[in-house]
Amino acid sequence: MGIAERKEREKRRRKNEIVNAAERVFFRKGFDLATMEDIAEDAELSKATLYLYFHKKTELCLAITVRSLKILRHAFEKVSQSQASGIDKFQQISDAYLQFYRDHLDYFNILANFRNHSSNCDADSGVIDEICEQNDQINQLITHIITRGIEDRSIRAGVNPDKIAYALWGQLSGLMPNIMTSIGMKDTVNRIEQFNPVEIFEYLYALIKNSIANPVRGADN
Amino acid sequence: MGIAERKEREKRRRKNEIVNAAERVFFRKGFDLATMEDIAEDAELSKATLYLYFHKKTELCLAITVRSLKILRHAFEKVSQSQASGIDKFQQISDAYLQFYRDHLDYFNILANFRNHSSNCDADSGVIDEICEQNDQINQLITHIITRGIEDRSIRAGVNPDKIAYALWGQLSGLMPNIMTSIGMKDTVNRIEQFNPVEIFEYLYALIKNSIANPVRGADN
Amino acid sequence: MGIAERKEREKRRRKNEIVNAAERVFFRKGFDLATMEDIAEDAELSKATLYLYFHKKTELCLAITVRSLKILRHAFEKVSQSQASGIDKFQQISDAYLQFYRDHLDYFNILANFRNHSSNCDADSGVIDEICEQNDQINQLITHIITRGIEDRSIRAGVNPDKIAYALWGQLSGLMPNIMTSIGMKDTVNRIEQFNPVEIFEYLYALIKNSIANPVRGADN
Amino acid sequence: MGIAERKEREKRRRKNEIVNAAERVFFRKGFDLATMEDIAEDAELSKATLYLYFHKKTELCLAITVRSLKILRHAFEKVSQSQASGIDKFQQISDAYLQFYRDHLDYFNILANFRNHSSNCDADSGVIDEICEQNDQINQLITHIITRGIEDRSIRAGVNPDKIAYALWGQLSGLMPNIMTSIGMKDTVNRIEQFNPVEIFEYLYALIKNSIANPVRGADN
DNA sequence: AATGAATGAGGTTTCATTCAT
DNA sequence: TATGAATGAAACCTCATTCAT
Repeated sequence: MGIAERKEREKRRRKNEIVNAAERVFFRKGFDLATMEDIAEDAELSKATLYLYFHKKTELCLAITVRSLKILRHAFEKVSQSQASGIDKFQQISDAYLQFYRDHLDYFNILANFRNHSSNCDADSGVIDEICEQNDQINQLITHIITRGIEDRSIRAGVNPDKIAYALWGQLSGLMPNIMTSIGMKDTVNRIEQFNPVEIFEYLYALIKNSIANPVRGADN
Repeated sequence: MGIAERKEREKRRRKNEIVNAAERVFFRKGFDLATMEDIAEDAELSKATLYLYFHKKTELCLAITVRSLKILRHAFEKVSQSQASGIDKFQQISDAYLQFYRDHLDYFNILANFRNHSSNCDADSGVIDEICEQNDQINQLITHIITRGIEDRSIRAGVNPDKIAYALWGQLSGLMPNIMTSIGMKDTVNRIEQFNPVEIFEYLYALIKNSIANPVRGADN
Repeated sequence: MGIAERKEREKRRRKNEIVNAAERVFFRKGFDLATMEDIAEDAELSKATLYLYFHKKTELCLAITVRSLKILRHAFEKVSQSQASGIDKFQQISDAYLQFYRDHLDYFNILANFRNHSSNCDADSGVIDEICEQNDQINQLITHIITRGIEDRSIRAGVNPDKIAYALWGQLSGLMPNIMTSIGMKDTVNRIEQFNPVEIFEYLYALIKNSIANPVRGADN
Repeated sequence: MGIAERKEREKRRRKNEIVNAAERVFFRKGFDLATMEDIAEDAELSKATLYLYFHKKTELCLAITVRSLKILRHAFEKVSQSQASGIDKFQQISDAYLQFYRDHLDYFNILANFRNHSSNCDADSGVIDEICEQNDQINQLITHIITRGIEDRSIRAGVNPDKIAYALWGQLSGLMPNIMTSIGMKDTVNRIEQFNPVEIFEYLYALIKNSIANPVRGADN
């Protein structure tokens, strides 16, 4: 069966190369302005060949979303494996997310626009499953961190780990882009000039942290 | 100059009717599947006439976004004018937003997808300005509520009203859609089934409220 | 009836102003690229008003053609009234035409493209009649000149004045533009660089003149 | 490389088929009234496919102009290769042109309207080059005929072949249409009814021929 | 008479996607 | 597997022309 394996391996590599090309093009021109033609050219393949590997333009976008989620998940995993207390890990999650925003703005944006593409995608297209998989794992990671935080008493006992995980993760992926959009709008009132998205984000996050931290251990504020 | 006024009024009405038609079509078929032809038919106008009032399909979408923001702003204004304490108004803002989500899901979704359309729109198209205007007013409303909350001592003195306003508003418009998306994904782990977006949203909101409430007055927690 | 007269006068003036505007625009942008909007703006009228005076864009073009023909006719009339011999007048006609080409290139071009517009014009639209009128008068002028030439023996007796008139006039208005077009094409063989339309035209004209001149009187050749 | 050749051949055939369709439609409805949709239907292709081969409606028109020129050139080539004397070939050129007018009125008209379409065409569209090529070859053919005529003494030595070629060719393509137009006008003076374009054309041509023929050999008239 | 608004019509362009080979 | 060609579908855009006031 060595041949079948090689075939499989090559197929995966080709698929990967196509996503690489799509990434370069999307990051350069944006999803809407990028054409399959552009991607085909960058991949040095014909347009039709792309369709052998991805049935829709949207799927290509989601393939990048998967990469995006993987990067984040790896970062969160590192946090999860550290020796810090639960509440500190909570803080580190926030930091990791901001780091992701700073280091991988393109991936960050792809993630922010995920909603628009997921709908237009064949339900049976593996990619969606992969995204769910990553999403779920991230949720579990956060849930786990909160649970451990309760166990090590750095987080209040009453906190619901599942809810927090969802809320946090939804927030991570939804809040920042929106703050950015909002701030991006030219404000008539210039008093806001002094803020940047990261600042706002950190501020809100501190509030939440404050609420879930165990006061016995003395959270900041 | 009564004639000019009447003309102006009729022009605005016509524009409004077109947005009505666009709304019906977008809400029925979704933005991508809706064609300008569809909208023209619904408005009982020719396609060319549409372009007389809106230069791009995107602009029509943004016109609906403006309506969406206005609905929200009106709801928030009502909250702002109530006699409640600042911290209660904070709660009411949250409630109003959820109400908006429940009563106007179509508008809610238009708002959630705003980012995708704003980019593809002529900068000088007026609509963008209107959106900024509404956005700014909402921010000011929230800022004002927080400021009053500090004055009436229902909110802690250290809270930064501007930051909170931004954070909250960014959260409102970004968090919910994301939670929904996240929850919408078929979870491999079915333990999460029990949640719905509203629940998660309220949970997170309570945490933030808890952090900004003045403990002297006795916040929950 | 003074009022009706004034009305009539004003109508004619307005019509004239519109043709002035059309002329400016056509001469600046060319017929196809010029829009009724452009002309209306230049005339400081509304598009709809233009249509009160001219039922078609084409009619505007033909109105300018009439002017063009009038200019030419005046030039030819001057020739006709001179004291020269018939064969010299023949030469002067040629010269006058070339002068028209040099002094009024815009009118010249309008004339050259006349064919394209005449077809698309309501048959009952006065303008066509005016054009025929001018065209006929020019033909008569030339016929008259040839006839006089035969009488004064400067032109051979066998020449058919009517045919010559037609041929000449058809040539005047058709040949030059075509020579220009032909010469305008980038020739692979550069031996032709040395010619210009006028030169070619004069050459051909001399040949014809030579053929109709009375050899008794001693034509060149 | 047989495959590439076949592809190339098929591409040319397809292009040709499209021009065939365009021809049928243009000749049936006229250029302005013909729509790209019409042509696509006639060619049993989609509109988009048309644009794959021809970037503008105008280009299609020019492609037919090329055919028109080729037909004329072939006729002129036959004349050029005959054993007749130069001056007789000159006559035959005239005859061939009139034959073209009678046999291919549609092509004749396309040629007459060439100027209107050439302007609105991308400079890099190849078609223009083809037209120039044909035009140039026709000029060379006529030049060659005149030159031979001088050599065989049937044409006067002083005649300038290049000038004559340009003049003649310009005349051929410009004069006839104009005579037709002029005659087409309903004349107030009915004495002209008796002429037809061909007659006029032949008359003028005889005059020119008379001027260039070598008198030694005995020109007519 | 004058005009702002409307519109029918079609050219132009661009793509995602499919098909035949 | 790979691809060149084809295509359906619309957005986009522009105009001459007409209509209602």
